[in-house]
This record gives sequence, structure tokens and C-alpha cells, in this order.
Amino acid sequence: MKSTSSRTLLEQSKLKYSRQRESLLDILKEQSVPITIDQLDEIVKQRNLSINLSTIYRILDAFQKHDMIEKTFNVPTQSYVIELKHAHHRHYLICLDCKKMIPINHCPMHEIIEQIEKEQDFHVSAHQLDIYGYCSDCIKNH
Amino acid sequence: MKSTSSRTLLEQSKLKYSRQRESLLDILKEQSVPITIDQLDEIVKQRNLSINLSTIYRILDAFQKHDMIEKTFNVPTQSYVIELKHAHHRHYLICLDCKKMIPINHCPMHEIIEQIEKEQDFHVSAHQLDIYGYCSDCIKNH
DNA sequence: GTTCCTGCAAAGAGTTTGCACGAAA
DNA sequence: TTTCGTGCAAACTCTTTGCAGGAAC
Repeated sequence: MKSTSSRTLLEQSKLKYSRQRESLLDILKEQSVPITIDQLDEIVKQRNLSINLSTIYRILDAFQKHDMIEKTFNVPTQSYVIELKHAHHRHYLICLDCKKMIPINHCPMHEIIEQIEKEQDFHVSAHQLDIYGYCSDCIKNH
Repeated sequence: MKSTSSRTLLEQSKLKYSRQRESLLDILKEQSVPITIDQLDEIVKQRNLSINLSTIYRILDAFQKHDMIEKTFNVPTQSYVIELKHAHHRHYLICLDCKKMIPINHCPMHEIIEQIEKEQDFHVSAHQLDIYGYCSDCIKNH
């Protein structure tokens, strides 16, 4: 399975091409879990891509405005994390010890949200759910 | 129903008494929904309580370490919010328009968490859930 | 040729820290 | 008397902004 090229993704999102935008999209596509802006900047530096940090912020803003990424808040590390939007949105188990993020495959919120919309006079359009605890590796080592 | 005095709450949490700590606890106890550090500072100023902002940060740290408050992240406003811990933890419907936070009375996560602990090798100890959308007032006005 | 993206440096917001003084126990 | 909380100012981190040059279309 070959994924859409970053160049095409930019076109589809009606964003101008630039080397910097392509590189950041490439990096985000490789990630299996969300990363911080700091980690993103680190990867950029490791690969000698030479992208200014303020440019990274501006590009992430553009990606967010064009609905290409999700920026959420990771409580245990107290930092923002970024991920490309997936066809089906994801939730994570977050280990309070090693800070690892483990995706949950199915979003368990559908029924709950239906119920809330019925009971409360509120139109739901999104939600955030994170679950904290300890992963099997960290439980073993204690 | 009279709530425990802030002075007693401090004793129970094994924190030294101070005028500043008592005042902040008093303010937090009055709130029906979480508030930002900025809003807390505003209330302090309105009441001429004269508490330095760095002291507010230090006191909130102490409260958090002693498990007296919850500090979460409010996505629509992109800011931290603080609330006293309740006997039963709460989740909120957050209006993307007026930013109002509406508490949900019952946490709907129990069964979901049980299922996750069974399926995945992960010990759950906490979770965060926020639901975003539009409240009835804001729907009316559009 | 026009638009808009980028690098750089500087500014800004929010938060933390060192230190001396003062209050609580 | 000892411990520790507080105010103040300065430092620090993360993020945003203005501007001039350069790349995309």
C-alpha cells in the first residue's frame, strides 16, 4: 500500500508547495504516534533539513487550518502533540511512567455521545479522550 | 450543607496555613466550573487580596502535589483550567462558540475502561474526556 | 509579475527561580 | 527557633510577529 505523496496532499489541501512543507508532511506521515513540536524540530535537525523553528510553527498552523493535522495536549508530559489526521480518529493509552502512547483501535465514544445529545441540549462536534495508566513493560519493571 | 473550611482542608492535606492559601482555596471552592490561572488572578485582584502571581503558581503546584486540585487543558481556549477535586470526577461539554463548560453528571467511562483493561495489557489509573460542540444558547443565536 | 512562504531577529505571553524577609508551628 | 511560604525581579521557555528576500505559480 503506497500512501499519497506529500506533494499531492498539499495540492489536495490547496496549499502551495514548498520544500519545507513537503519535508514536514513526510516526517508526520512516518510517525505511528503523535510527536511534540520539539521532537519534530529534532528530526528536522538530524536530517539537516534546515527549517527555521518559526517556519515550523507557521506550517503547523497552516496544516491545522486546512484540517490536515490534529494538535492535542498530552497531560503526563504537559506538552502539545501533533499527528496527521487519520480516516478514523484515534485515542491513546498513555503510560504515566515511560510516556509511551498506545493507540486504541476503535473509538468507544459513539454510543456515549448519542446519549449525551439526547439527554442534554447540546450539539456534539468533537471530543478528546485520553486514558492514563501503566503499560505492561513498566508494570513488569517495578 | 456546610463545606469544610479551607483552614481544615489545608490541615487535612498537611499543608501549612497561610492567608494566601486559604484565599485561593476559598475562591476555588466557589467555582462551579474550572477556571484559568488568569481568571483566578483576576478574582484575587478584584478582592484586593494581594497575592503575587508567582505565589499563585507555587500554591497551585502545592495543591496539585497534594492532590487537592485537577489541572486540565481546555482545547477551545488553549489554556489550562483548574478545579478542586470532587468526590466523583467530572467531564465537561465545552461550547466551541461561547467556551462555556457544562458538567456531565455521570462519568460514562467505567465500562469502556473495564473493556480496555481486559483487551489491552494496560493498567488504567485515570482518564481525560472532553466533549466539544455547541450549546443550546449558541445554536439559537445562529 | 504577483502572491505568499521563509529565515532571521526581536517581541510577547506564560511560567519558573533565587534570594531576602517574614509568618507559621 | 526552625521551617517554610511569600514578594519581587530577573530568567527562561515556548510561541508569535515584522520585515526583507526568495521561491512558487
